[in-house]
Amino acid sequence: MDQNAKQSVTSAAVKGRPRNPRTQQRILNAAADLVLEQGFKALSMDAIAGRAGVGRMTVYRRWPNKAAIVMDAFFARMDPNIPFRTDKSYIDSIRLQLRAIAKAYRGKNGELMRTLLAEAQFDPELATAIRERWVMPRRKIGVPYLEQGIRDGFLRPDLDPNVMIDLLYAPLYLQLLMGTSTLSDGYIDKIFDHAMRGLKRV
Amino acid sequence: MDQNAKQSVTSAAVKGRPRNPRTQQRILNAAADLVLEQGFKALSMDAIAGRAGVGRMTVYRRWPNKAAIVMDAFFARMDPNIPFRTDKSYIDSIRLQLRAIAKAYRGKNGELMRTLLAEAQFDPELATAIRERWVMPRRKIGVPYLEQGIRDGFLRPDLDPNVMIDLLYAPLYLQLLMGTSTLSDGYIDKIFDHAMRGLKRV
DNA sequence: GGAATTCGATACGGTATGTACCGTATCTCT
DNA sequence: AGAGATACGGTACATACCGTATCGAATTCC
Repeated sequence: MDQNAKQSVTSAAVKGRPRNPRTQQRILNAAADLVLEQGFKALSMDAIAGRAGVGRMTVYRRWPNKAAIVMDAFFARMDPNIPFRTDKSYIDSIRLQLRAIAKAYRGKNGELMRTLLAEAQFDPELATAIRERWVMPRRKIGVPYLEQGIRDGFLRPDLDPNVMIDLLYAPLYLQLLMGTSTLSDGYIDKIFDHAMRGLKRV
Repeated sequence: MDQNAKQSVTSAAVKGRPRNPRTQQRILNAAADLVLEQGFKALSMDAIAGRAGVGRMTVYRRWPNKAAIVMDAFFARMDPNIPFRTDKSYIDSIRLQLRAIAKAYRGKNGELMRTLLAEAQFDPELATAIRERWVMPRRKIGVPYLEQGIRDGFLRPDLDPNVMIDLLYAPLYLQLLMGTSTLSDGYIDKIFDHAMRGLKRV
């Protein structure tokens, strides 16, 4: 967000009083804290401003609504790069990638993603933002990696990489949204093994 | 819901004026219509009552909030029984079951389920209701059916039925919540084939 | 010094919530 | 027939949050 970034890339040529550089982070921290303490329903622009020690207009000047704030707060916390490890076998590198995502979602980041996905069902712009800023960048890395695995003979040659990603990652999100369980490594391994070996008896 | 059902099972022994038997359905229809027309965010108890031609207190007397109404509206529309067909091969009966669910979710029922799942992230009671009234009853049918398939030699003997269900159905819900695609039969078949045959080259 | 912008603060109108009544209607029990 | 209980549509009320507007002060560029 932060659509008012009038700063030129080359130099700082803006007229008026500059924004306090710490305000951004103060607001994001306040929003994240409040969501995790009391849930998104109890979150209000008022409470965010109060917790951040900031006027309400200062918040509205930078974000259009609370969902956009939580979105940015998620990215401020979540490490966007969970790479495939190359020190293991190809197949195991996928398993470890799944485990890494699950581990990240097990804590507060999972709680934020849960909130964002839910709110996105009522907010098309947020849905688009999640797709463009989170889902698509991840696919852009995953698809070529799976295609490489196909070329190298680790995966079946007739598979669709995007469908593979759906199959492997969807249970993780389903557990996040509907699950009673805790996204344990054991669960992830089960999903992974079932998917890799296939369900049908050969 | 309808927690005030004071009616005895054997006979109608209640004192005061009985509830109008049509009001229930009028409210459910009004709520479903409004959600599908304008979305859950724009839905209000006031609007529901107005559309149903009913006082607002009449709504509050029967449901605690709008999510509970939409929940009941979903069940009033959705046929809870999508059985496994026995006129096909065992493996194909699973594929057809997946397709049937996808077909149901392709239209208005999917819209309602999407709304319910989203709101459930902010409402623990609704989350419990979805699990107990929708997810669990369905698992109770699916698990034994898959166990039978294992016994009959159609499925790998070392699989966990609950994990299989996650693997097969999670992509469907993920598409419902995050998807750009339309839950087409083609997509379902791809998920199904990938899961059945497995991803790893043998 | 003047214009522009940010800052914290406050006021405002609009909307939805949940509760409390009101007068009326309809049923059961005595 | 009468009393008690409950449902009905309607309205009023206090509360909360939203999004916008405006204020005076502060800070920066030209």
